[in-house]
Amino acid sequence: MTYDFRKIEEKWQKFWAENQTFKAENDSQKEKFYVLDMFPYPSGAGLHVGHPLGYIASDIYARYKRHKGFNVLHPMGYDSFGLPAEQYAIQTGQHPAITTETNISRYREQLDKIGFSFDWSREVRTSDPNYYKWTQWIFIQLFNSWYNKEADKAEDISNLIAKFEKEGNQNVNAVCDEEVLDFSATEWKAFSPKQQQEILLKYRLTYLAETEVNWCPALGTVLANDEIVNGVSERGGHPVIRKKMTQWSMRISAYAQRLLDDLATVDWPQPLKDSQTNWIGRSEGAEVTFKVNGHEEVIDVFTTRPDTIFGVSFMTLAPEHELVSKITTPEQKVEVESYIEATAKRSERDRMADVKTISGAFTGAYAEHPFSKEPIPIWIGDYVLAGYGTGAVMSVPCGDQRDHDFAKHFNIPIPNIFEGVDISEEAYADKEKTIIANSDFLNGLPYKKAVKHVIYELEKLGQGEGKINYRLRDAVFSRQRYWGEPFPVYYIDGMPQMIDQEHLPIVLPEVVKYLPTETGEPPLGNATVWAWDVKKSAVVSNQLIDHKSVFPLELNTMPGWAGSSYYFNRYMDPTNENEIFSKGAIDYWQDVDLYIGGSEHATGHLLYSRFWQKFLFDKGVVPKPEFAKKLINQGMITGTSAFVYFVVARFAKDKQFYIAISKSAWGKVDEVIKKWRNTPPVNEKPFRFSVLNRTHSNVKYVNGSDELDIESFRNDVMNPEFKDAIFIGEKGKVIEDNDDVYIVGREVEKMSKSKYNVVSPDSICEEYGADSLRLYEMFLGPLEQSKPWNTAGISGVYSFLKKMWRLYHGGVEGAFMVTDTEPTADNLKTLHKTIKKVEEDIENFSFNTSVATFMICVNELATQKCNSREVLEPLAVLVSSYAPHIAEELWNQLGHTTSIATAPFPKFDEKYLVESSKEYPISFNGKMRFKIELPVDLSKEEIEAAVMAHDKTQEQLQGRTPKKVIIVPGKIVNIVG
RNA sequence: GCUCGAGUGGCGGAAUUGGUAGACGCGCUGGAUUCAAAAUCCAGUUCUUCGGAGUGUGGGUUCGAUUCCCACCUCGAGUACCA
Repeated sequence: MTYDFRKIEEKWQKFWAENQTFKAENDSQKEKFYVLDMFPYPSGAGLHVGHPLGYIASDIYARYKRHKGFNVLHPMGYDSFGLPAEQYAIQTGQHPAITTETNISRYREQLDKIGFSFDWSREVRTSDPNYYKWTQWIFIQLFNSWYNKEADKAEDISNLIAKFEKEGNQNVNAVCDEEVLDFSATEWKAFSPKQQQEILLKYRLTYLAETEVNWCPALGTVLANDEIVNGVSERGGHPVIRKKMTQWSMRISAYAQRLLDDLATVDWPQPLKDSQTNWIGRSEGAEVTFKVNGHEEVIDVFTTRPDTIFGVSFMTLAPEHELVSKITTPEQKVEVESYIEATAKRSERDRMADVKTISGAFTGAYAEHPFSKEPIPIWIGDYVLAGYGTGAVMSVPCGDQRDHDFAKHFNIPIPNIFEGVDISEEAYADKEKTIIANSDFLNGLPYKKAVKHVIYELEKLGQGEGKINYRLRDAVFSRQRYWGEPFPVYYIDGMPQMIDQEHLPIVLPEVVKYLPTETGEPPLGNATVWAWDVKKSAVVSNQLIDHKSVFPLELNTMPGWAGSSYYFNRYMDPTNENEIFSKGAIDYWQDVDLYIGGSEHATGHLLYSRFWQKFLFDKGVVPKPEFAKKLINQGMITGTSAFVYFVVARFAKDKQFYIAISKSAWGKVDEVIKKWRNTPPVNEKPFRFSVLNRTHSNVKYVNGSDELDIESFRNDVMNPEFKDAIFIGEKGKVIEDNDDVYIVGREVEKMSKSKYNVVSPDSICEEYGADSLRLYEMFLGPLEQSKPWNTAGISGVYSFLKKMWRLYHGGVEGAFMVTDTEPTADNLKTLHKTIKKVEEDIENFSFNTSVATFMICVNELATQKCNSREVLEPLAVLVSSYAPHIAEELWNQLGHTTSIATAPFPKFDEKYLVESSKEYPISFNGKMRFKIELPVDLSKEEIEAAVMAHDKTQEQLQGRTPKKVIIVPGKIVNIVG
């Protein structure tokens, strides 16, 4: 009986599916463990070997935890709304739901072949109405909530209304829009219902507001900040411009501080925490109010260096600042307006690419220094960003390099307010060593004291206060797309109304085309049945809209991150129709214990999910403020591209001929050309040769020794020019009848179709089996590191599996043979050191080293000719997390009728590892020179005596007397001198 | 520019608290088996002037450093006028 992986894998995959082996129960007495993979988007391209890396690691961990007696939740589903299916729909007219369905089937097929222990009964899809019902539900909860800073949590909007009715808004400490005016209880009651709604929108956690958004004309939609990379769209790389639009937004800024603080409570990778910290961008400082000479209006600035207030020599406003037009003097009007026009034309990308050019314009207006009362010129400059802080800065050229550059460029004075510092060439930004000078009451103070003092003085004047600013902006939540969750929102008199929860889901309507309408409305504007009848509580035809009982529905859809921000909770009770999940389910499963996925989600998915989790926590829906205790970012698997090097011989009459040159001859191209010129293998003489060039070869034509399968390469339709090419082999001669080999060049590159280095898991499963694939992916290196894929190496783990199979099949003609003979001491030692190492490795997520441990174990047991059940049975369990199919088969042959999945993990016993002697490494000055075998129970003195008496010691010393002998019993002997 | 992370044979990588550097595998070399090939098995495989040297470079701490400290170099990832 040989190791027939195809038969075995098919058999057990079928068994697991039929027996629902990995179904997790919500009412188990066992302790829970929740292992989660990041939600995949089912793309049409299918999986390459890089994709399942994290899934394999999490699967090993999930299977291990089952062996350890846990009730494991290990689900999988699809983030199935998204742009590619919609773009395809625009091009072909095929409904995105169909494209999505096809892609999911393909995806599922690929996943199934790898033998994952997913509980497929819990599968969710974000585009399924039964799922997005709850996405809409959460949206409504957010709409009906406001953020109470006093309690530091989200509360129901009814609380806020009650407060307004009782005492107006003066004493309300909420996170809300900037421009909310104060009103009393009487005034509140006097407002019209519409006015009241407008005010409440400024407090709600999701709100409708005209905001400046990132508009991507090519995609026809707005994008969130994290969807823009280097000033262009993340998907497609299209330009993005700033535009004012009425959009739904999420008040994530309310949670900025908590999102920052709670990072300390989760076991996530430091780089990921760093990038979230960075993205939230907390800075401490002060807001200072400057009066403007001759105007009612004031300019608020945010600064982290209020201690440098006496160094202010000008102010700079963002060109978009609303005060610019009001304060600009008639004389400066032309200059300022032309500057604003010029900056508005520059795209985000231009502005980012070109940060060195200094530009600006003087408004002609002056502000008044809060203390010295001196006039300060007010400039505008595009180095000040409208979206950060107040969009205005107090410019301190001696302490800030950008202000310094600006001042120098426009010949603005640069007063020095630092003791003993030269600021003629560049600004001095060091905080710690700063002593303030030329600053009235701040003279002689160090940074920290000066900050405290100046804030105190500003507060006394009523012109400033200490403030904490965040870079994190509220997240735009509307997308002008078709393939996303519809909002459960209709409009009465322009004011948004929520549809009652009991009528959810509001199902995405059918449209005839997926593009924006001719009037520029989002694709849902094409829907003909898209109006809300409040009497019938149903979606009805647009023709019935009368603004009395039938109203228009929202035309935007939700962004990609809506459905993925809570899916980990929905898995706990995915088919519940009455609740997002039952109390019992969430109380049992609580949160994710291990989350594995890519680092590209650092500032998108992982920040939004934390935000929604905290909101649901505030509302008492979930019991934990963080959804994932531990998170691991798996590294990327890169491809190992193969290159064929060649020169082109050109003839008259536009004819040319390709000559491929093997690796050893790259340096000798001239010789090749010379030889070829003199004795061309074709009838004509070439007149010109190209330089040495190279082209990608498909990696499947290259074997483990980097030899090219020339015939296959010749016949590949991708490179017809090589059809009749000649190949010069390693010996420097033209290859004929396989008398030589052609060696390709290799280079590590990103795995991509265009580089012909994509390897699919299916082809690996077909050739070596899923168990080999799983082992090899782990064997490549540490999970978190990026590493290159090279299929050639897989033969190592494949022969390991065959060897392991033979260990259980030592009978006649490979018949199964495991005996009940007593294991030897060596057998047990091998087994127990393997148990110890594998357990430690899995706990440390060091999966690569346990594969090596398995190999050592099987090699040793094979040498020992071990076929004892007492050893081979626990070995099958050890291996089963990594290579589950072969383990199940062996387990079955060992006589078990139930799955190995819940077999207890073997127990490690120290006693089998106890040795009676130790082979001591003997070092001289720290360098190991030889080893001697000594009993372990020798004292230091006895060891020293034995070592010094040894011939080799004397040989090394050559008559010298050692200065010192270091002895660490059980470890090492080091002789110094 | 800033912030992180990483540099070990031909290649992927190992060395868990400072204690035998190069485990395990690929590739390579030689051999066995075979009519032959595949498969399998055995031996060797960091460099070396055979004294030794050696974990990116230079220094330091230590009896002893891939591991700790300082400076530098290279590569990778993230971020970018954040006041």
